[in-house]
This record gives sequence, structure tokens and C-alpha cells, in this order.
Amino acid sequence: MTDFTIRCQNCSFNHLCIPVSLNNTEMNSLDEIIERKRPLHKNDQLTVPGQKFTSLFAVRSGSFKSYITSSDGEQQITGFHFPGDIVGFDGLYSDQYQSYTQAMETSMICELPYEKLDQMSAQLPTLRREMLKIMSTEINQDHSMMMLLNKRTAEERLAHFLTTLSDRFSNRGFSAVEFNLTMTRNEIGNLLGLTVETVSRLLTRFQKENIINVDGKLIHIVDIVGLKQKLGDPSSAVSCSEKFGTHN
Amino acid sequence: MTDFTIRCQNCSFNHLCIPVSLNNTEMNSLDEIIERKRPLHKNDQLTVPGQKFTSLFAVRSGSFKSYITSSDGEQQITGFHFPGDIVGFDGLYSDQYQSYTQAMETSMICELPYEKLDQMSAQLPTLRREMLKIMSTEINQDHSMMMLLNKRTAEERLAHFLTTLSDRFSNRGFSAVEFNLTMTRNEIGNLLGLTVETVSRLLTRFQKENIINVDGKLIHIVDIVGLKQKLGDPSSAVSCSEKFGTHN
DNA sequence: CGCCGTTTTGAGCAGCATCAATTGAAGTGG
DNA sequence: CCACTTCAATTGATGCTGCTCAAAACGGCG
Repeated sequence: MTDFTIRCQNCSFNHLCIPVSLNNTEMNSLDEIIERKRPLHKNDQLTVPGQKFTSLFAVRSGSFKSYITSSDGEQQITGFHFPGDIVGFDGLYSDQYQSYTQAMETSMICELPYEKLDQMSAQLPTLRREMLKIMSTEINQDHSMMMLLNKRTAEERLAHFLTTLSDRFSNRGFSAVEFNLTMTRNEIGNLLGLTVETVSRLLTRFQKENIINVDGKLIHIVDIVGLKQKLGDPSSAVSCSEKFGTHN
Repeated sequence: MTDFTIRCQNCSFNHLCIPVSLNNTEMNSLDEIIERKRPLHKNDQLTVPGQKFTSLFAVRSGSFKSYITSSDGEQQITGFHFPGDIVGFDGLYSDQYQSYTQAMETSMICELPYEKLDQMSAQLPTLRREMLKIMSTEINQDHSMMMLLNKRTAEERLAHFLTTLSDRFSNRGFSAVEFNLTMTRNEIGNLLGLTVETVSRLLTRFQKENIINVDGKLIHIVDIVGLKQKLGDPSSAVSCSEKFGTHN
């Protein structure tokens, strides 16, 4: 597809992405099979349940949410995705994607056709291993999430969410203390098993406690230590870091 | 190791296990690398967090629970495992298992040394694909679990749990309507984000409503239709079937 | 400017947790 | 083999966290 002259080599998120464990030669082979497509706009669907599984996708810019739905119309967000994240693993199960993956803003993706990826992985042990590793990470994150949902209070959940976002942005070279939420309060609540009202109330509470500053979608973390004290659990298995954007 | 003259070929759970998509030749190669070890006893740990990742494990008989712990001592059960289930995928992430996997009764396992499995998978596309597929299933199940925990009432959660157990036993050739719980009420509650008391109260309520019969650990499902009516969600993405024993 | 989706704030309520006590079952050792 | 200990399960009384319902303020966009 259109190239846009982007290569894994000079991608600023390659340390988070599939290439992380590949050497230069391997990265070049990977580059060969990647299709870089035109941007998606806000609310565009990258995958939809039932759609034939063909590819994994790496987020190049922007942000996505993944969610599943139940037959009675309930919606459950399973993760938010930022640059470097891989999505689409849910599709391997039955050769059909199981989730919606929707752009939360104008975003770009790298498409990794699975057949080619699979063939490459037969030759490259590191690639083979890396894919399993990413899926394993996802599984561990989901397990941490189960603990968060079952054992933590609303306050602890939101504190986890904010510190995790902070970590993720930091990993990507963005500010760890000031960032824009691309998701609504409603979506945050959906992920965390809380209502909008509770999320809103907690954000204002945190602000009153001089832990954060909230200006609409803009979050400024004033007292990161105070925020971390609100985590029920100082450090869980997979640290919940990178959790809130589970590869789906 | 001691052989016990069990082979995948004649294992009554091979339709649920890794061999499901392999042909006879492939299954034989797999058999070559499997180590069948002596039985584990109740409460024995198959894996422990931090332990070096070496193998995946297939449950051959008995049952296991997997759980993670947080630094403040909280424990979160992430799944129950029955014959044919594969456990250990959590270890790929950092070359160390992340969870405890503990026998709930006297149980047998097949050990699949990962290095050998990986080498085999370079040659066998079906095996390669199958491993990813199993992990993908696990991820989808975990996502269903998130919806269950975030959106369903206590009653709906327990109804889900019971129907899922029923399905899983049925898949394994056991009775779908009468089975023994190998886990305690406490462990059920832990998985479902409920307290022991709530689980106990609900079981007695279901019994009063003539939906099930409870005699200690022995559950008899009297009215499967009535039970399914209690599910908030008649059919979710991965049906939550096979969910409650997530491969960890 | 006016509309609509999002966010905030308040008041009241309920589902499930917590605390407490009893019973039952299982395992242990004398 | 039985007494004792320990753990699991049941049942009741009470309370709290976070949900529900409602309404107003805000903000982006055509």
C-alpha cells in the first residue's frame, strides 16, 4: 500500500512493538510484509466481530478502544491501545475477530498480514517467540485486571488507571504527568466496572486532594506519590503497567 | 520419565487438547516430547511465580486452580483447569511463570517442554497455529470474564459459573447435570468477585427455586433451562464456555 | 446561536460485603 | 477408634460503597 516512507527501523515505538527482539535483518524482512494504510478517523472500526481474521495490527499513531458486546446489547471495553500496541489476537481463536476495535481519534496503523507473518515465524525463532510473548503479556494483564475488578475499590481502580496511563505515555516518550484523555469518562468507567458518575466524582475528589489537576480531557498529575498511595496494591504481578491497553 | 503407556492417540481428552488439529504423524511426534510425570497430590504446586518457565502442561486427570497474588497478599483465582486444558502460557511473558497452579485433588499432567515444542512448531504449521489459537481462546475468555465481573449481578455470575462447569464436564464425557465441585465455595467466590457467604446463599436460593440440588460438594442440575434463564446474557462472544478454566 | 453529547453534582437506595455465631465435615494424633 | 482440632459452609443482622435517577452546566460543532 502507500508507503509513507515509514519503516520499523526509524519508528519511535519499535521498542514496544513486535520488532523489539528482532535484529536488523529480521526487522527488514518484517518491513517487507507490513502494509501501511491510510489513516482511520474517529469512530472508524478497524475490526468488527465476525469479520474474517487476516491480520494483526500495530497502532502507529492515535488511539483505539477494543470492546465486546453481549447478546443483550451490553458493551464491555477490553482495552485502550496506543502506538506500538498490537491488536487482533482475538481473531486467531476462530479465524474471525471477536471484538470491535475502534479509533478514538484520527489514527494510523501498520497491518501485518497473518499468513506472511506465520511463514516468517517458521524461519525466525525470535519472531515466533515474540508473538507468543506478546500474547502471554496480554493474558497476564487480563489476569491483573481480574484482580483489579474483584478486589479493589473504585478509588483504587481509577488510581491504577491513571498511573498506568502515565506509565504508558512515559514509555512512548510523552509526558508522564500531563496528557490528554482520548476516551470519555463513560469509557473509563466501562473498562473499570464503574459508572460515569463515580469516575467523575473521583476525578474531582483527586483534584480536591491536590493529587491531580483536571481540565476537561487534560489531566495533570501533580502528586504522583500521592496517586500511587491510592493503589491498593503497590505492585502486582505484571504491574498492571501496559494493562489498560490489552492487545485484544 | 515413567511412561504409564498413555499416548495422545488414545487419550480421551485429545479433542480438547493440543493434538486436536494434528494428524497422526504429527501427534506421534508430539508424543515423543511429552513427559508424563507422577501424580500430584492435593495442594501440590505445579508452577509458582518466579519459577523459570520451561514447559506447558496439559491436565491429564484431576483438577487445578491458577491464581496470582498481589504484594499486599490478596489472592485472585484466574481459572480452574480440567483434563485437556493447557496451562503455563503465563510463563512466556518473562520466561518465568507468573501464577501459582495448584492441584485441587490428586491429578496427573503431561509436561510439554517448551524448547522442543517450539522447534517442532517451526516444522509444523498446524502446531504453530494451534498454540496461538489456544492462547487466543484464553484471551477471549478473559475478556468475557471482564464483562461478567463488570456487568452481571451475583446471581448471574453464579449461574454462568454453573452452566459453564456443566458444559465443560459434558465436553469431557462426564455428566452435564451431576458433578462434584473440587473447589470450595470460597474459591468460587474468589473467581467471581463474590464472598463465600453470597455464594452459599445463592446456592441455597437456587435449590429453593428447584433449579439445582446441592449436597455439599455434589451439584445436581435439576432445571437447566431455569438456570440458563438466570444468565443475564444468553450468549456472549466466546460463550464463556470453557471460560472458567482459563489457560493461564 | 442552538443542539446534542459529555460532564458534573446531588439525593436516595440497594445489592452485596462485613461481622458474628453455629453447625457440619474432615483430618490428626493419642 | 474416638476426642480434638481445623477448615468449610450456612444463616442472620447490619452497614456501606457505588448505583440509580434526576437535573443542571458545559463544550464542541454544524
